[in-house]
Amino acid sequence: MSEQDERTGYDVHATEAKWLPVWDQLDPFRADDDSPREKRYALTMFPYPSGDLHMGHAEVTALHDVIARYWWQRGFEVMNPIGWDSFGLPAENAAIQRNEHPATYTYANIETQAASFRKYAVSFDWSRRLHTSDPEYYRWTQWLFLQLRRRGLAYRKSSPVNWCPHDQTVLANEQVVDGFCERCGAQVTKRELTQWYFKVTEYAQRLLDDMEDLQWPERVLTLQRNWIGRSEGAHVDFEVTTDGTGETRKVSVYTTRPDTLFGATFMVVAADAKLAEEIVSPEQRAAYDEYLAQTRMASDIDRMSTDRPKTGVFLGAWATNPVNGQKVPVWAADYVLADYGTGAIMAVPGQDQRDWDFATKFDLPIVRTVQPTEGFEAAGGEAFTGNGPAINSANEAVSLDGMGVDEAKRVIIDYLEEQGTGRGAVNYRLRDWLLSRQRFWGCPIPVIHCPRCGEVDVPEDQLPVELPELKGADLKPKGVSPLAAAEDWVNVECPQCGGPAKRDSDTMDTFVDSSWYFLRYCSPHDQDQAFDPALVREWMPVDQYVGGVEHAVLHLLYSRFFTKALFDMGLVDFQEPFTALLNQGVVINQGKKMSKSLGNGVSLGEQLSEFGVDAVRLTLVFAGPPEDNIDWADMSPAGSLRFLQRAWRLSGDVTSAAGISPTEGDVALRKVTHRTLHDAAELVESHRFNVMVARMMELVNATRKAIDSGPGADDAAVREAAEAVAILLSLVAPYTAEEMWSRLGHEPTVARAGWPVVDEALLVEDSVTAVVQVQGKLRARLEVSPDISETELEALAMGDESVQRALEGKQVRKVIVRAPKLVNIVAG
RNA sequence: GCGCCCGUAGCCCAAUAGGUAGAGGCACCAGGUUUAGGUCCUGGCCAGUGCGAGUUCGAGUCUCGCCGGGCGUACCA
Repeated sequence: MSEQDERTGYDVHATEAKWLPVWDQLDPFRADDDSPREKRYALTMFPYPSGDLHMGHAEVTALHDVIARYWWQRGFEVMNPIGWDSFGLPAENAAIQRNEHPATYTYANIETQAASFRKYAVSFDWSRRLHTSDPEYYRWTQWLFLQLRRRGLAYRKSSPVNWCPHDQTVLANEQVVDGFCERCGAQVTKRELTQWYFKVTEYAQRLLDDMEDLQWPERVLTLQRNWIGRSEGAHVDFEVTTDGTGETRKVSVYTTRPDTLFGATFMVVAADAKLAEEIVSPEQRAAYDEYLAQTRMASDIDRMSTDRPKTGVFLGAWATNPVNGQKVPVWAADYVLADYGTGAIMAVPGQDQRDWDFATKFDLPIVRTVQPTEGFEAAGGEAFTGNGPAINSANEAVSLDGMGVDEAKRVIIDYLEEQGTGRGAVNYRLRDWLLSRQRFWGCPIPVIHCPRCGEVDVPEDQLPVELPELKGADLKPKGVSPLAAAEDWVNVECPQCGGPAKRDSDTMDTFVDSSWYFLRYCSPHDQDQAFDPALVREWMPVDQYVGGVEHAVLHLLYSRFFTKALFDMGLVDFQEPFTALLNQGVVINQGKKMSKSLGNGVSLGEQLSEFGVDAVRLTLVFAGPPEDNIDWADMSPAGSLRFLQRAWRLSGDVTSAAGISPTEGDVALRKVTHRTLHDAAELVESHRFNVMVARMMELVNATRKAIDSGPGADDAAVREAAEAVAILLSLVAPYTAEEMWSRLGHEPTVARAGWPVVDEALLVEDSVTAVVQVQGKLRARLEVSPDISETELEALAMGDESVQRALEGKQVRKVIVRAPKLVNIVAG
């Protein structure tokens, strides 16, 4: 016992040691599939097993646990599962360093974190625990991959991909941040490789449309919308001829401004697109090759700087504008992207600033097709991107002149469709999900490559394809992936023809593992299927998902894609996995993100041993709105501990017997208790946990006062209040709550005691304060009945002495009455 | 550059449909309890809501423009 504890009598660490084994015995949070109660699914993003838990884990689970524990108290059957996202690179790198198997590091960390979660007293259902690196789990990841492949949603193609030279693996677009590897920070380069993809793009529109019904932060929805990047426009076909070859071919461009087609004075093809290579003239080839080499050398960083001058090279080819027959030059440039739209654009310098810059640099013609606003050019305006009447936009068959942008778009698309030279089109920024990884510690791709039969699925009865036992140096990438080098493993018989064949030696992106774990939780021990459809129907979709905003586009988009694909297969009966989402903020210190280099890290373990689990949890919940960042330097866990001690002392002061009827108790205190219970419920449901804690503190203060200078410790209302405090506290500070509950003469566990029934009669106020304003200035306060009528209140206000004084010599012009709270008199 | 969010006491934060700016806490000060410090109890100090306009009987809340901070995005045609 520390000194402080001796004085207060409350020993947090002894309390922790006392109740942990009791709870283990009671197992109060095991979700019963057969329960008749209404079911709720509370999910927190499962952790990656690197080291022990840190402040971030402490925050997200403390917040999430308020909701889960509240639901239990409200009588729901709650599923709040926990597992580990346990494949991934850090384990592999650690294994290479320590010359051991990645599983050693992974499962040791999992045990450490599990023990910490247990002590941290999160209301997890431990019976559903899963690890994505267990063969029992990844067997079904592989099975799902095969289902997607069967529906054409998983396919292999060759294309230039993001390659991380440090991690020696490809990356998804989503994992490249500003040209650097999201994981290790190395500069990402491009490589032409044949890789597996999931066809996310096929779901682009549905992923967009179904966001309507999600109770998600607007921020996340916006991020996903931008990521999907839908735009409307048209494909326009140009005939392209190449000098010196006599060859002619059709080239389509995508544009969102088909109305400006008459102003297309040149065409630009992405320098690294195959098309550029194909149409360049013999004469220009050398110049093009040099430009391409130059482009490839420029890093993504250089390419992304905003005010970089335009570069490009003439391809020696000419395109015919389908609406005016004009022959315009075709250039290659790096400001056009090979993998967006068709990799080629029609350039309209009059209406697009990038094209304007390019045109002025290379002295290409500029034709305006939208009349700029008055004074635009005088003010130095270049490309005019605003709305205005079309000009210079007519041929013998069609004229856009005079039309606004929207009308002109419609008319020109109709015309192009009639002529067969173009069509309206929708385009997305979203690309397919590249899921192959050239690393070891991941889920093997269950496909066999046979020289005779091609890509052959591993038969379902041979799943899982387990990882071979490699460790240490075997895992180092040596040009080929570690699996490709494992000869015994990679060489197999073709399941179709029996001939010699090779396993696919890549593993899956770990985001595949986490795209369906929420389904597995519903039947985590099922040996015969990925998930039990009946149980999934019981529990899914997730009612409340809590996690970091860093997954706004990766994990959340992929999980939505998986769910929709499974819906289309008839395997689930809902299209969105997560009904509501809460993004907690980040725990920072002294205004900055915690980091080793800054030396401002705060150790969760140290905080827990200094202040105890409950005080740390309370501090995190009370700090502010859950989505705000918490600066630990501004927090006072010592203050939280003092509050817990105050609450705890109430339980020792109560002298009435357990079970006593509260109806005879002090009405004033009873009103505070019932009002607090009523409001606390609303506050938890609207995620204003910090305010809920403040209300709880008020109740503790009121109860203290009732004991010391009110009706006294034996009053029934005091017991009622103390018990309410224990139940409210059970959402945030489970140990203190349990100890209080016990001292109040009850059996564990308070976590399942149930939310007290709120007596509506006690929520009614006898009187309220009405304010009277004259000219908006406060002149009087009146104690009135809450159901006073407007006329009554007005009369009362007008009769008030200080109001009369304020009105002296003035004419009352208007009286605004909002019974029972306010009267505002306008006079003059 | 573009888009979104946020600016309330020394600090963290409250303020249901626009209606008394302050619920809760931290820090600080005073009194009581205490051998003393701390704890505990009681009380107190502290802003007119970043700045400027507008709408309104009434604006922290709505609108516009600045200033400051944060997040996202980056040649997507």
